[in-house]
Amino acid sequence: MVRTPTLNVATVRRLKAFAWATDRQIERLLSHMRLQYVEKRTVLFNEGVPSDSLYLLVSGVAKLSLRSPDDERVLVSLVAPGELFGITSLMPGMHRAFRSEAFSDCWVGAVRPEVFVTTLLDCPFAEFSAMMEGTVGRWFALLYRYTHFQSSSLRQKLALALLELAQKFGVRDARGTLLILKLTHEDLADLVGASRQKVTEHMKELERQQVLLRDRRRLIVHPDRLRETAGLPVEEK
Amino acid sequence: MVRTPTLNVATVRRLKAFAWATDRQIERLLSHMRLQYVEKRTVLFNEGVPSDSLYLLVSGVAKLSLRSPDDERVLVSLVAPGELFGITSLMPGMHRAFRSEAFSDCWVGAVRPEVFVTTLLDCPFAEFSAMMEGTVGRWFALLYRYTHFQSSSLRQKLALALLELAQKFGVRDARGTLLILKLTHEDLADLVGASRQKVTEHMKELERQQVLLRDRRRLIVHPDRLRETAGLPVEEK
DNA sequence: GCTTTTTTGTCACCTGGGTGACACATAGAG
DNA sequence: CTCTATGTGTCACCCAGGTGACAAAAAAGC
Repeated sequence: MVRTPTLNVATVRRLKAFAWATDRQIERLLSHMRLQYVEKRTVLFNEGVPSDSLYLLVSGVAKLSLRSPDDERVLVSLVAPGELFGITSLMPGMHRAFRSEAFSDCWVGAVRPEVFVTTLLDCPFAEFSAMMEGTVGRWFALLYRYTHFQSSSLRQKLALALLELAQKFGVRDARGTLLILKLTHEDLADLVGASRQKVTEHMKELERQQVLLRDRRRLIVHPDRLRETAGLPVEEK
Repeated sequence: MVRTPTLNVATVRRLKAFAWATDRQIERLLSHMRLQYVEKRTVLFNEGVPSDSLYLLVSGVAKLSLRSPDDERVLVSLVAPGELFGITSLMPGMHRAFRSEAFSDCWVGAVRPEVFVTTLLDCPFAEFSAMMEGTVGRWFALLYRYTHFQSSSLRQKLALALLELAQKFGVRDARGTLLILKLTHEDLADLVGASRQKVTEHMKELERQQVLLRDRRRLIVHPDRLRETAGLPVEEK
């Protein structure tokens, strides 16, 4: 049988979690925390599902991963005891970016993000959450792109990078989404970490396949087709 | 001559920045913002320097990059008008992770992070900042690793991944830093996005070079040498 | 202990993407 | 409108790392 660990202020301090918080705050937080045992290989949450809990790893090792286009698992990170994870729950309406599962048997504490924020920081959750989105939200998109790069071919990386650019710099146009910046193939190469020559080759290829077209030195892309060549689920509103 | 843009609530709204904030808050924030013109190719800040300002891109395109081991520039991201950047300044004592320079001529607004937080969120900067570090700080380390992966060889990626593991799971030991988890070569391969076979080869090689050693199925690494093989500056406290 | 399963080590072979080189196109600058 | 600099397109060649296959070694069951 597995012994349930005691979760009190001393334990939390030993884990070095919430080092900045006062004993009172931690006590309050703990009173709202549901402690659960997660057996090795069990999935705690899957990528894509709504994120409504924040987790504290109490013991064991947790694993964050994502599924690549060709259906392989990319191990994004291993979570150590004392770390918080599932932090997409701190941003409004965000879905899980990664799957989380127990890498070894774990004890995990779960709290509602609202409780977490209002207990440790004396400010309304909605405001904090909006702030997070406005500041670190973009970084998340970056992390998303880079983790997906891991297992992708150059063509897929290009598609991924162009998609991100389309979101940031795109304006709707009769022929697709027009990117309002002048990018050379060299810029793109730097962005995806490839050589200029190969980028040229793949861009030609993508033009041929009508995934994008060029008007002078401006790109017009077709997000759905990009998403397809990137190997992403074609959904997303 | 370049015309200075007017920066008022209407402009900010058009940029879709701080959408969640009230007009009053934005006004207050703007009164503390220094607007500056940055000419194409000019460096706004370099990686490694202390970060004491938060920036809002008003017009133009900014670029975030880092220098790879072999001294090439990796383009990490392009920043669009309306985006905040330089957000390491929101975490206590953090240094810039990337270099920022103007990709085209830009107008940039700078604020002190304390002003930013206390104006838009009614809570002390120190607390907010500690909270950020405790929650998103880890994600930053991830982003750091992944952006550095971009231009690295498998050996360097392995070193980088092992360094991160050493920080999270390492305990000091007579022979070096002992990782308190059992990792198979396959786990490592998933982590760096490589094949198991090549990981085995490189791990052998790293053992031979005394960068790490194995005691049963536990790894003992030598962080300084890892840092060296990863091509990182050997400094860091 | 013995057996089964999981990891590790090492091949030989293949391929995506890097490199250098060079012609052609395009765009600013005057 | 010409000149020069900067991008683009396309080679031929090379190499790091992927793949499959299989034996040896460690762990895990029993």
